[in-house]
Amino acid sequence: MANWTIAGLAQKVGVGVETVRYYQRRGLLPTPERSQLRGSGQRIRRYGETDLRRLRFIRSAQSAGFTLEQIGELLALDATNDRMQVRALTRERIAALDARIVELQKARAVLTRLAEECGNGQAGPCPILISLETGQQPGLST
Amino acid sequence: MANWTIAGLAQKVGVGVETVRYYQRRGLLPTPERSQLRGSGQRIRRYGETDLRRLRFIRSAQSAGFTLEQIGELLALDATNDRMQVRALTRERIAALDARIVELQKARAVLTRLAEECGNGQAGPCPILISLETGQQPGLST
DNA sequence: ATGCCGTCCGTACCATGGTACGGAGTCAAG
DNA sequence: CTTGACTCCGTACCATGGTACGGACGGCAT
Repeated sequence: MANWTIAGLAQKVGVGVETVRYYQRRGLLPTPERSQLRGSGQRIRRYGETDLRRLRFIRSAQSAGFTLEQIGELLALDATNDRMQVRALTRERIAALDARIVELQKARAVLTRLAEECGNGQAGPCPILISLETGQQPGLST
Repeated sequence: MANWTIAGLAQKVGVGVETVRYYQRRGLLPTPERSQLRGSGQRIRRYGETDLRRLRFIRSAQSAGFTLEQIGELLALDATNDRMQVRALTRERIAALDARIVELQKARAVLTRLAEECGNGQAGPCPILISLETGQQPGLST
């Protein structure tokens, strides 16, 4: 239990070894001490439950649309008592998610219409340009 | 009507001039001929309604999560009678949108819970790591 | 003791979607 | 006929989130 190599850790979360190392470089994951069992020096890092949790957290927060930089802030805040700040960041992100969800739903409706119009009538090209002309702006975050 | 400079066109759609030029380079927008009125040579390009529609289409499709490369395909298909292909791409994208929407909704629920847990009890840090531990993978598209 | 696989590390490279910059030409107003 | 704003063009640079590469070393199996 709780004593993986970097590859084991990465595999548990479904990312690549290089990705874990990248997060370490970004300061999102600690680089554990090389366990130097004296007598027969072992020079490989070992990872435990807290590393796993942290890594999972990063992926989870990414799926919520936080950037790695914001995730770094959250992790810093986790050691802190600044509930205000945490709630502020969270509310901000929820608002952004709501906006993005609405946008994706609109986009979905547009595509559905296109698929229908493309299905009716068998002659000529689908009215792609016409169907998708909605004047939307692309999402700026997530 | 329908006789803008590049800046006018860009402004109509809310993008920068450089962005329009970037799309031209990518082959998503045509680079109109420099209108060379003979007698007094004018060497500036002019844009019309079809350029505007095309540009709006690009932004719209981006908001639906198509990459610029895929948008290029769609535009190529627009000149074509290949309704099958159009419907295939569209259905694919709708499925991806559905997946992404679900993912964002999950993320939203998680964040909402975090905000609540962070609101209750005034001592100590918010349980950020714990609250967001859901094992999600980040979205791979859109 | 010899491979071979995995770790560790720095550095380089990648895709995506732009943004910035510098120089030259053009156009309309003053 | 000069000034200032804008166009055109190529090339360079940027942020984000990785991925790849090569060399040195560790550890285990044969």
